[in-house]
Amino acid sequence: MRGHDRHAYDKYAYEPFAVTVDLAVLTLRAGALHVLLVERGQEPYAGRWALPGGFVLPDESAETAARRELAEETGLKDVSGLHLEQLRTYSEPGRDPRMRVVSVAFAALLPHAPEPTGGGDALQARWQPYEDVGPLAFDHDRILADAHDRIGADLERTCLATAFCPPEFTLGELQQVYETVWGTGLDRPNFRRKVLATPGFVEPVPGGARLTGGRGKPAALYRAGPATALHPPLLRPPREGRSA
Amino acid sequence: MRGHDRHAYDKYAYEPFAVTVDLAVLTLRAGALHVLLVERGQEPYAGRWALPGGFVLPDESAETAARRELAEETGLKDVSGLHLEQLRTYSEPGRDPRMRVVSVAFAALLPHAPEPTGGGDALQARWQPYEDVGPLAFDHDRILADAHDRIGADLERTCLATAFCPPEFTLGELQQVYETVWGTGLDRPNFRRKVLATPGFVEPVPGGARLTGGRGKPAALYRAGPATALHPPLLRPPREGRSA
DNA sequence: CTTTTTATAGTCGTGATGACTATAAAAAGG
DNA sequence: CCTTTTTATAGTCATCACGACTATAAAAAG
Repeated sequence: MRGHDRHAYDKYAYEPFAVTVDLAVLTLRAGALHVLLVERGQEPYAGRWALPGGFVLPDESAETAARRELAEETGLKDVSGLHLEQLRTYSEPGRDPRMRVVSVAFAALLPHAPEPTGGGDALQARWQPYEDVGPLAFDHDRILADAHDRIGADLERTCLATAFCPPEFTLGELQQVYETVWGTGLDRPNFRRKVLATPGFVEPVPGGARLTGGRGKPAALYRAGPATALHPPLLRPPREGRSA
Repeated sequence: MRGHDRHAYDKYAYEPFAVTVDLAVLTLRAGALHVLLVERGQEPYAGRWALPGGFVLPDESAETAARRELAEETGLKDVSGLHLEQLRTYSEPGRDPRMRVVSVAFAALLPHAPEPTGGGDALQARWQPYEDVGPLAFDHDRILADAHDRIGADLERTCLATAFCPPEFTLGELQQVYETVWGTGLDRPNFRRKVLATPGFVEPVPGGARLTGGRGKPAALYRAGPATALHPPLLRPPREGRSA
């Protein structure tokens, strides 16, 4: 042991850290995965795009701060039902050139994407296709990649996919969530069989089928069911590269 | 937006936070899961057991701090090869009664458990069976439960189990890892078939079988293979309760 | 030398899954 | 109005993974 108690926090005995949250806000627009980005107005990285985020206030937990930022950035009235997941914390000493900043990263999933409010001191805010995201400020490329990995893995084992869907959705829409996030195609009859065989994943809407929208046969509508986990998991097709 | 730039960190414009790491150090002793605990010597929670941990120093990342604490608490010379996994960050405003502390929690896995060095300002340090862990200081019960959940889930999809084993081990020892962490029994032939069918999970040691140790037929020795993920996963037997 | 204990090999049936075909019900386009 | 296109849904079939189980081998214990 060294000369300090492991849990005796002498205030300012050590250099204090700023604590922030960063949000990877994901949604589906026109069948493609999109990310909410803001353009920075100040140095460092002025003019570069970054993930939205901000300080954790003195009376907030990181989760509370993340939900507040999410509401501010998206302009949504009610974000209480949205899926918000803590990813991990980024604490490399050099990640912000000005001072020591520890950032707790979150992934948020939206069913439908309203245009971001933008404004404030950020120059602008917008949805950007995931594939087109260029180099971001700070270590936000890494955070975004980690978010994508996590969501993709969660789709296999949880009912998370419905968080990307509106309250009522077709199985085709649900399948598009999987295909878009994983970047693979799935066999439609097999996907259907698997989803319906998982108790509590989805449940049919009492009377309806959607007519006016699509071109083909109208699809039945479903709602998210009470289940949260998928047993057994819905595994994505194995990559061609060896698993080792 | 409110009256501050999301990423303009005016030093001390906001109340700074202390940042610590907490470690859930797990090992197997005599076929039971054990946790490394320290007894607190000071208020608050004086006399209560807690997870080891400590401050993140100004030039450290949380991972670096966690590895340093792990070396200090276990007395191990080389912790560079040990599995250390960031769990999540705990930031509830009231979790430390004295001041605002944000703690990044890690899970660490040890193959063999040396007696902890103890000493310092903690009254003592020791390995405690996971089942016997009483109420811990702060929110450490929650952290420990989260660590257990995470490790159990990781065993299904990764080659993590070998991190609990010495460099050379038998399939029986590997199976004990699964059974101990999951708290279930597994069929030995089936476990063997599954492990050996996963390419890169384990590979046989060139010439050997272990003789002197056990009572029955000597078992072949294996090493950890190059694989990190299990495809398909090694699922734990489903709980009797409904999956919904 | 028998019993006990553990490791390892193999069998069998069931269920999940991938690949595929077929049919139904709508819009689109002549 | 009829054909084509498009999407949803139903069903088939073979393979494979897995749980449950039996059998054999090789050591220690008595």
